[in-house]
Amino acid sequence: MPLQDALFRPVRAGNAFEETVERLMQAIRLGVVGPGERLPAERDLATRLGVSRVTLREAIRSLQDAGYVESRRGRYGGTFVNSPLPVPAPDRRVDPAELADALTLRWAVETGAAECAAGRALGPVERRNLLSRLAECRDASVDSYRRKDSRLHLAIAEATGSASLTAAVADARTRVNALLDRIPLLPPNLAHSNEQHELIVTHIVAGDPEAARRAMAEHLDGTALLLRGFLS
Amino acid sequence: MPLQDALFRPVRAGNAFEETVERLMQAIRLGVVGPGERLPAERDLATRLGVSRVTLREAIRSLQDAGYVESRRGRYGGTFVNSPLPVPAPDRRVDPAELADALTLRWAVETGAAECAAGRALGPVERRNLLSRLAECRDASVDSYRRKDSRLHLAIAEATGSASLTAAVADARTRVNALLDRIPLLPPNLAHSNEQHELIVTHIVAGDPEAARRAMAEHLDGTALLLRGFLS
DNA sequence: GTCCAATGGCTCGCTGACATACCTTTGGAG
DNA sequence: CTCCAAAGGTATGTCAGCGAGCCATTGGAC
Repeated sequence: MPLQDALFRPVRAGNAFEETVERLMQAIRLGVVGPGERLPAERDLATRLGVSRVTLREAIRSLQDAGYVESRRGRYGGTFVNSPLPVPAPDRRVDPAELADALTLRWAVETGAAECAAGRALGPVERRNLLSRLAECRDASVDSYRRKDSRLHLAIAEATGSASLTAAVADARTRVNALLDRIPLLPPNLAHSNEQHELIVTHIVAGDPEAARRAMAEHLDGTALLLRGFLS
Repeated sequence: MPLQDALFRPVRAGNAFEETVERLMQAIRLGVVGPGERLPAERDLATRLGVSRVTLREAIRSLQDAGYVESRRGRYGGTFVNSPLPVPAPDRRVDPAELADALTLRWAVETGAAECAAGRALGPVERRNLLSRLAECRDASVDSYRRKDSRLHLAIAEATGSASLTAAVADARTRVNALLDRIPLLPPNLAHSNEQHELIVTHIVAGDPEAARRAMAEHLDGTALLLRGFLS
């Protein structure tokens, strides 16, 4: 019974160390903490992640070894994201079931988020956030595009006002990004993406839920098609 | 920055014991393992949940103490869900932010799931599953309604073919159900719910994504309104 | 020049959780 | 009637992860 598989799935995705590494990598790969920026202080971050400082430090240590961050001591020190970031060696093997699962999840949560965001009365902060993320995305280089793209999509999720939904979008994107890293990023796709972004944000700030949803669906279908084409 | 709050959320929702109890309760409260039915054997379940048998047994023990299950030894023994189930004492206090957050998440994932399910070519098994859940829901007593309702919604999520999305729907429903337990279940609402269920399933099996989504959105807005009315 | 607050770096004892092995009960197969 | 497979029940040694405290480094405030 597949329903029981979904409910009786593992309670832990790994040990505390591994999950902590995943979280930090997620923040870096999604561009939530960009190159040159500082992570929260260890004591603070450990509390937020619900993990001991020892465990957090082991995780940070492994990110240092992998070249993602550097730590400096002293007041105004901290752990900083490196620039440029190392490019991860992509594994070639893709499980088609994982691909379908990740794309379906992303499709559901992101179209839902877009429609939901468009249906709310946005505050000036949220509106500005959306527009500046959109602009950053338009101006992004090929190197930084995936991060800026993720930031825009996360800003849309944030505009729903639901932290859980934002987290769900972040997780879905992390999974899809891991797959996207295995296919080339072509300038024409990038331009097309930007047009669609523009459309989505326009509909959201205009408060047209149906249109926002449709635009987001089309956008996601585009990259889904690319992924399936390259990986199947 | 609320985005960082979403990403740097706790890596663990509690200790292994607590999370295991939550999972088992989820399966029981959502009716995935109904009254009189048997849970998977301890060794099997412990493996699936990624938890040691000792920890699982502590969790089961606490469910026994709370009156939710009973264990029998010997071949063809096992842990069985009690009938009738004890009714949990509801805490009165509801955090309005939690309410909004849970409802938004559920809205996004469930409308997405409905549309997605309608857009797929359903196999005969999935179709039959949907229809029989629908029938069970229609015939359900007031006592068992919430469970049958959850089963139907989970069947819709299952029909997307995505285990992750199914899990997301289960989690969202668990949170919302915990809130619904604090308000009365009135027969007129119940009848209305059943009409909407009929509509949703019809659109899904007919393969009309837009209509399925709209019907689901309306259905969810209905219970959301009820909740907000009673709890705010 | 001195001090100090904030940061990363380190150590140690304690506890929760785990893996493993074995025991006990039960009901059907033969 | 006997046996045995499958299930729950129990015991033990090991280790990851935690909390708490202290040390080392740094750069600004005074």
